[in-house]
Amino acid sequence: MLSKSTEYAIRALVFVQLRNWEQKRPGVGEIAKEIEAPEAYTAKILQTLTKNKLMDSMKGRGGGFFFNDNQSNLTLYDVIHVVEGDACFHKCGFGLKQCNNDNPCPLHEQYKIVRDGFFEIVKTETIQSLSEKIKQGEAVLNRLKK
Amino acid sequence: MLSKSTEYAIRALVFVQLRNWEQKRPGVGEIAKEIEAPEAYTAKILQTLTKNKLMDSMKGRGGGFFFNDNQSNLTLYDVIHVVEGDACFHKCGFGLKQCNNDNPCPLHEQYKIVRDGFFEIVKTETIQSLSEKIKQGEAVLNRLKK
DNA sequence: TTATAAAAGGACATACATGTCCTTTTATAA
DNA sequence: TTATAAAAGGACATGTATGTCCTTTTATAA
Ligand code: FES
Ligand code: FES
Repeated sequence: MLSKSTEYAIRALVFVQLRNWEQKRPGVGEIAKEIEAPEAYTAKILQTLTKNKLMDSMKGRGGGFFFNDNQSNLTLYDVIHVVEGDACFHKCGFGLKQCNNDNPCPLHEQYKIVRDGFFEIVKTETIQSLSEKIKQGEAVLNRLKK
Repeated sequence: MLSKSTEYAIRALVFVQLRNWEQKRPGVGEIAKEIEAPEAYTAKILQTLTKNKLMDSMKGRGGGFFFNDNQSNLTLYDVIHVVEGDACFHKCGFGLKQCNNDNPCPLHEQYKIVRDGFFEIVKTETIQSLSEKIKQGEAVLNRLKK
């Protein structure tokens, strides 16, 4: 399961992408409201994302968050990697110090399938692919009443 | 990903089963060493397990932990449920308040497959099935040098 | 040029998971 | 019956994730 911070990060990035497609650059307040996260905490997470170049920001009047062209294919894996690390894609599901094909724990064969399946998802899906589904009305960003 | 406490719990139960098959009832010290966990913390987890009837224990000289016949098909799900709850089998992978088939988040279709796959594993595999693999030498309980 | 609006950054606060220590209870062996 | 060994239980300690608040920096509009 992803950490709360990672979930906030992914939803924030998706919202920024949606607004960018409307030629807008949302600020912390607007983003926090839309992703249903505390504003100050959201600010911290956004800082992590810009510091790691997953998106850009402008300070000052009229500033906000946005993607430039280099960032237009950002996998969920990239986000997870920056926010919580990638331990969950390597860890032994049974809690052994390392996962090892040649000296497996009793869950290894089954667990590996699930773990690799999740890895495949986050390496395939991008902020842009998720945003596209929302734009098309095939999925939702939040559970706010409209 | 399972919590550390849940991992300890599962490994502890497996070790107790293995020792029970040898007509032994291990104590906290022996269990903690075998599962590579802190002894006092292991004691707490074992208390949770016995309080919830996942296994039995005897106090006093010659005491220790063991299964009685009612407990001989203990799914991993039962253990997870008692130790960390079952939120992870219901949660939205994108962080929405509830997962909902009819109003899905953009990860829903793919995530559900992985989440349900893991659920299937933990509902199918039992402490006894894992122990059996270790007994047969097909898998290991720990990474201690022998 | 100055006031303002916005992100960045640092310090602090809270909650929960993990881990430790000491006392109490209880079953058995001597 | 008493001493001992073992689990149970309560209180406390530490670490990490989550969350808050206030100050600093910086870009723009007036
Ligand atoms: S060794 Fe446990 S999952 Fe690979
Ligand atoms: S709504 Fe997000 S996983 Fe089902």
